[in-house]
Amino acid sequence: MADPEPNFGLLLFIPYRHLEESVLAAARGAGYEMSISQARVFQRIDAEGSRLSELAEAAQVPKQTVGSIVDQLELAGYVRRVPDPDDARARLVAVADRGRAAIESAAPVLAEVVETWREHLGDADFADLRRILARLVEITDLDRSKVR
Amino acid sequence: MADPEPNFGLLLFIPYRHLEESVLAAARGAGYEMSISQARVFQRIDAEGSRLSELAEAAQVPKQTVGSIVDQLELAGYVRRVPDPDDARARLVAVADRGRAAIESAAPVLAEVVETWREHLGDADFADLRRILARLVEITDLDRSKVR
DNA sequence: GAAGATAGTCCGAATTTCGGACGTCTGCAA
DNA sequence: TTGCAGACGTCCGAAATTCGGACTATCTTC
Repeated sequence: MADPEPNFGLLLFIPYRHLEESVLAAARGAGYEMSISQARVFQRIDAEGSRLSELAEAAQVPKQTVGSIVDQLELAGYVRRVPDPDDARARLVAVADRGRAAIESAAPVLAEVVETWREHLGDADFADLRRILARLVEITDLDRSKVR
Repeated sequence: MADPEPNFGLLLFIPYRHLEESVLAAARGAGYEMSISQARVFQRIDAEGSRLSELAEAAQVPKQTVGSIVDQLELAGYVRRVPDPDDARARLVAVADRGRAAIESAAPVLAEVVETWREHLGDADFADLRRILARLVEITDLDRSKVR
């Protein structure tokens, strides 16, 4: 850490945290309680379902930890564990109905925050930001298979 | 959370995490052990020292938690608590020698990672990214007084 | 079909987080 | 000046989180 002036780390983290907090607050306001750790795992779940170990690797957290978090998410009804058709050892963590409802409840706030960003930055910079970040993720994502 | 395709949250978080992990690994390799929570507080400490409550607000974490983390950082010799000349109730958390040494030990890796980014993105996009993020922080930083 | 790797889980201990309640000190108001 | 609301940080203790070790089931390979 450290890099006096414009600390690149914080430059990325501050907006992230802002967005995360807004979205989480919206979900909570709508009755969908969820902790930060839960949210960080939840947001990585693929539309077709993700394996526990994929989530663990992507989030850089041990399998046991993700397992425990998924337990909580499952208990709360946000996700479901379904057998993986390709591998009997594995199970896919999939977003359940209540999880989708939670996402939908927060969607307007998410859109609103992002819209605020677009207004503040202007269309050009906003589009650039998105594009450049997408390129940056190409080389910083540990679990590239998912993003590409 | 959620926003199918290019999830803005992850777009910001993935590179952040990558940088954080690289820097932390470098520090550890040089003998400066530090947990993620510790690092997240540590990186917010101002050059002139920061108050506990400032750190707490900036990092969006209760004072007690930051207090406990600062205890650890202090015990490890990374920071020092000094009286705040302006307010006898407060104390300033300042980076200590060993903390500066830790920063220096990781600096080359930090520079290297950022340089990798610059090479991958190209000078123009790299500069744009930095500039745009700096503008974004203007409206997403909860503790604006610090950054501006 | 035996050996080795991989998916996920169970167990339990260490660590971390943080609400509540306090003691101290400041700064404003009367 | 004195009084007092409010801000600064700390102590205490309970709850939650994290995650190493060890294990079973299953897949892969030779």
